[in-house]
Amino acid sequence: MTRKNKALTQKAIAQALGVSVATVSLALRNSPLIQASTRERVHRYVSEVGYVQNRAATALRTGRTRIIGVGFHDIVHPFFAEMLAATEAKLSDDGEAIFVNSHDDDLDRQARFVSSLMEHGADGLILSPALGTRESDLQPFRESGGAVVLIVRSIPDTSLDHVINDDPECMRLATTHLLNLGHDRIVMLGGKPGTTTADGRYEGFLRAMRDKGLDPGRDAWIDGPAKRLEGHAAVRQLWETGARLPTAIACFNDLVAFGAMSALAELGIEVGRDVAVVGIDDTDEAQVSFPPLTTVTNNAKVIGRTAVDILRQRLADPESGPLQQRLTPYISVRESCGANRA
Amino acid sequence: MTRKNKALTQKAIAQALGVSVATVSLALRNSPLIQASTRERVHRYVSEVGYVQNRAATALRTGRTRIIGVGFHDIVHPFFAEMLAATEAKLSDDGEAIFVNSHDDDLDRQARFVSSLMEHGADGLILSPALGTRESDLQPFRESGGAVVLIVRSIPDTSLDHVINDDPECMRLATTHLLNLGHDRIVMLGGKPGTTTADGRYEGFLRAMRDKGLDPGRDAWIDGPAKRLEGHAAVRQLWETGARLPTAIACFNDLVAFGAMSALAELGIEVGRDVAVVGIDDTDEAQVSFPPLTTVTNNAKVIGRTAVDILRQRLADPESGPLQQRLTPYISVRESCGANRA
DNA sequence: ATAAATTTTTAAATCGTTTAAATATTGGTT
DNA sequence: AACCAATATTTAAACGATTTAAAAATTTAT
Repeated sequence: MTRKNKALTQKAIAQALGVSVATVSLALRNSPLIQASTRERVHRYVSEVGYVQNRAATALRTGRTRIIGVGFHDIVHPFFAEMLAATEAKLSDDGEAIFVNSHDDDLDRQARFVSSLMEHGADGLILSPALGTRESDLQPFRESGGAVVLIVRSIPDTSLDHVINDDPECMRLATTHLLNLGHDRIVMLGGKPGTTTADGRYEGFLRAMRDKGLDPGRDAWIDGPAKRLEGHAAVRQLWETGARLPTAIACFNDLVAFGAMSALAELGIEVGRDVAVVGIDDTDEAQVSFPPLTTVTNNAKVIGRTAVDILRQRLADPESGPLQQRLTPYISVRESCGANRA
Repeated sequence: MTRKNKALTQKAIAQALGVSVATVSLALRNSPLIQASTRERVHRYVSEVGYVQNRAATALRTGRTRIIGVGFHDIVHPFFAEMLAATEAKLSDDGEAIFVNSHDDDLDRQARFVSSLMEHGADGLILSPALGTRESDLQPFRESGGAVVLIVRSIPDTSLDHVINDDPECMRLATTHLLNLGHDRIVMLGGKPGTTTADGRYEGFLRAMRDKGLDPGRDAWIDGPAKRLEGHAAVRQLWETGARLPTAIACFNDLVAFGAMSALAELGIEVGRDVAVVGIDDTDEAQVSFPPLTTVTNNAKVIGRTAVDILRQRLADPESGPLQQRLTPYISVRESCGANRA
C-alpha cells in the first residue's frame, strides 16, 4: 500500500489529455518521436498541475537513478567540507542527488555506505577511501554498473579513476620554502602513516631536506595529528618535553597548523618570528588566521569539481582507459613563515 | 534497457531454492508466515551469493525509500558540519541513506532540493530553512507523505515539528556575562536580520542590556557577518572607522568570534585584556582558539540527533500533534572574555 | 477414514515508467 | 484510386519487489 497520497502519474495525465502514457512519457523526455504541438501540450499541462516524476519507477526500468554517492573521512574537516560543498553545488545544479557518508576511516562504515549505494542503484561514487580500502571492496559496486572516482587518497597501482594531489610535491614545496628561509631544524607534524597522503608528504619532506644535504631521522616526523585539537596537543607536548626544539614546523595540513599556532601563542611564542609554520590545503581560514598562514594549495574545490567532471566522462564512456589526474600544487606565502615580515 | 549487469533478483533466488518469489520476499522480511527452517534456508543462501535488494522496486511498491534529506545553509560552517556529522552517523547506523543539500540561503536551490526529494520519494527531511521559507514551500512534500523536521531556524507560528535553540536566551546569557564583568560598551556582531536566529539573538541582547538599565541604539547591532571572513572584515572596519569603540563584543556565533579575534590580534589588541569577546555555538575549535573562546553552548550534535529522534517519531505516528523542542543553552567560560585571567 | 482446522506456500495484481514493436494517420506519387 | 513512405501515436511487455486472497499441504478432531 502506497503511503503517499494521490500521486499524480503519467497515466492520469494521459487520461486528462486523451493520449496514451507512452506519448506522455516520450513528450516529457522531449523525444523527437512526438509531434511538437503534442509535446508542448503535455509540458504545459504538466507544469500546470505540478507533476513530479517517480524516480523509483524510472530507475526500475532504466537502471539509472541520478544518485551519486560522496564518501570521505570527516565532514567537519574544512578540507572535506569545501570539497563536498563544491561537489554538491556542481552535481545538484545538474539535478543529481547526493548521498553522503563520513566514514571516519572505518572500513565497516564505508562498506555499509557502498552497500547502500548499490541497493539504491546509485550511478556513481566519489570516494576518499578509508585507510586499508582495497580495490576489491569497490568491485561489486562497479560490477553492478556504478562508476567510481577516488579522490585525495588513491590505492597503490590502481587502474581506478582518480583525482589526487601531488602529495610529495606539496610537502617538498613547503619544506623547501622553509629551508630557503634559512631553517634547518624543521619538523614535519602530523599525518597517519599508511595513508598515501601522509606517506607521500613525508617522502616530499625527506626529498627537500636531502636536496639541501640534510638527513633528518625518523623522529623529525611527529606522526599522528590530522586535526586542530591534535595539532594543538602535539605542539604543547613537544615544547613541554622536547629537548631540541625546531625552528620551523611543516604541518601535515592547515588544520594541524592552526592548532599548532594557537598552542604556540599560548606558550608565548610568536609565530613567524620565533617559529615558522606552514600548512597544506589553503583552506579559507588560512587568509584570516593569526598570523595568516603560509600554505600549499591543495584545492579542495578543484578536486571536488574535477572529480565530478571525471565521473561524468566515465558514465558517458564506461569502457575508456583510466582517467587519472594529479593536481599541481603551488605555495601561497603569507606571514606564518616569517617571509613577509615588515 | 538496464545498464546494470546480471542483477541477482528474488526470482533467481526462488528458482535456485525451488520456492516461489513470495516465499523469498516474506522470508527476507522475517514474516511469521514463513516456517523458520525455510526462512533460514533463504537467509543462508542469500548471504552466500550476496543478494542486494533493489530499493527502487521496493519503493515503487511500498512508497517508502529509507532516504532522508538533510538541508542547511553551509556545509563549510563547523556548526552545520557538526550537526550533519551527528545526523549522518545516527541515520546511517540505521541503514538510512542521507541526501544532502547546502542551499546557502537561496530559496531556489532549496526548492530544487525539496523537489528532488519528492522525485526520489524521500521519507523525511531535516531542514534548516533558507531565509524567507514559508510553510507552503514544504507543503507538497508533506502531502506526498514526507515528514519534515525544522532545525536551527523555525518559521514563526508554525505547527511543523522542530528542534531549535533558545536563541534569545543564548545571547542574553552571553551579554549578561559581559555585563557582569563590568562592560557597558557592548556591541553585538553579526547575524542576518529576518532570520529567527538573528532576530532572536538581538532580542536577547536587548533584554540583557535593559535588565541592567542600559538602552543601546540599533547601531549597537552590527548586522550581517555570519562567518569567519566576515567577522574579520567587520572588526577591521569598525576599528578603522569607528569613533566609540566597544570594550566587549558579543558575537553572533563562534565563527564570527574567531574572525573577530584574529582581526584584533592583527590590530595589536589583546583579546581578554583589552577587549572581551564571546561567541555562541561552542564548536570544537573554541577550546583551542587563542585565546580559548568563552561561548554559549548551542550543541550542533544534540540538535542533529534530536532531529533524527523526532523524525522517527513523526514517521511512526504521522497524526500526532506538533513535536517541538527548544534546547536550553548554557555558557562555557574560557579566556576570551577576560574572566579567567591569572 | 473423513472432515475440520491450521500451517505453509503460491499465483497474481500492483506500483509508475520506459521502449520495442505494432498500428494509425497523413501526404505524395504514380 | 491505389500504393508507398513518412510521421505520429498506441499497445503491451518489461523492470523487481510486496502483498493479499486463494490453494495446497499438513495436523488434529471426530
